[in-house]
Amino acid sequence: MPKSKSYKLVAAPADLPSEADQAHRFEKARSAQATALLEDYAELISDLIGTEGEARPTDIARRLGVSHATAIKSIARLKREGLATSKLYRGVFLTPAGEMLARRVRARHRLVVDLLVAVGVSQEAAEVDAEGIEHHVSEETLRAFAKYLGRA
Amino acid sequence: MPKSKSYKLVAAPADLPSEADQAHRFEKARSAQATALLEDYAELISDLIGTEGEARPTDIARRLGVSHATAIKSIARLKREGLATSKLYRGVFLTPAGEMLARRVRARHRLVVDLLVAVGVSQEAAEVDAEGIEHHVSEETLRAFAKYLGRA
DNA sequence: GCTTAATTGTAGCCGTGGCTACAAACGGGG
DNA sequence: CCCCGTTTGTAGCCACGGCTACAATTAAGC
Repeated sequence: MPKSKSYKLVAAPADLPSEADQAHRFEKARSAQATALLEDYAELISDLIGTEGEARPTDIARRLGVSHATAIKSIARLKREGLATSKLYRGVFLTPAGEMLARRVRARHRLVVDLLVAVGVSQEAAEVDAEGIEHHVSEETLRAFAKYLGRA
Repeated sequence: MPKSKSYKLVAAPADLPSEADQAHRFEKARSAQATALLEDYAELISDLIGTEGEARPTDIARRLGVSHATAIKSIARLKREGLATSKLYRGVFLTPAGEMLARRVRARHRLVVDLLVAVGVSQEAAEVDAEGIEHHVSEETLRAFAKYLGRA
């Protein structure tokens, strides 16, 4: 079946992007989603240590809105990935890699919130939406946000 | 013009949002993610029918970058949710509900891309990032985007 | 009309991230 | 010092969304 497929740089309602391009976009979104959970945990653990002095599984679970069992399983994944450490019945700590990730995520989160506010979104809605959006913002987009906000 | 709000670049915030607020944000993000796949399928099926005249499982799979088996399983979920219909060895079609969803998603997608471009992101990066971002943009944020773009 | 390639569908596996239920360890109060 | 509530951890369930392998059906070529 011959397809007269013309690829255009500018999105046009009547035509779709090439199969390869479109597949690539979806793959990017899926891989971003795969790391989203790790990013959320890293940032939260870092925040808790910073404000409470320690990050305990039950606090993590309450803040994420999940059961403590779920939190503990996810923390196990963080440990597998080399982002966190913990000993039995002690709190959770971040490895240097985990701490770096947390800083990156926190900075990105703030940029996203601030950009949303800058274009007219309320602070509250910005905080809520940013929680989902931030994981899908590429480096290039992040730079554009910073530049737009005058923090280039 | 940049806000004179001062940032400790990467430090943990002085205080965190309340446990309830924070949990609520994460729950929102999780529920948005749960519908993301349905939204992507609905939009793609609608696009394929519009441009090719039909939506076949293998085309859907290729465009999403997944195996045809995965696509078929997801289409089954769409059918369970009342968004699509299909008969054995025939193409896939959207129910009225599915078509409405597709329209909403398509409009939202465009708005997100256009806003990203408006704040300085390249068209290419905007298209890629929007694929992940769009599912987390609330109605309020959407309205803010439209207003910002002068399409209020 | 038959054979064959492509498409469609089914079965079954895996990891993730939810959950509940139960067990083990810790830590305070009596 | 011991008991009990809280915290932490484990076990096992489920749905989802990937995958491969195989079966069934359709459609195309000769």
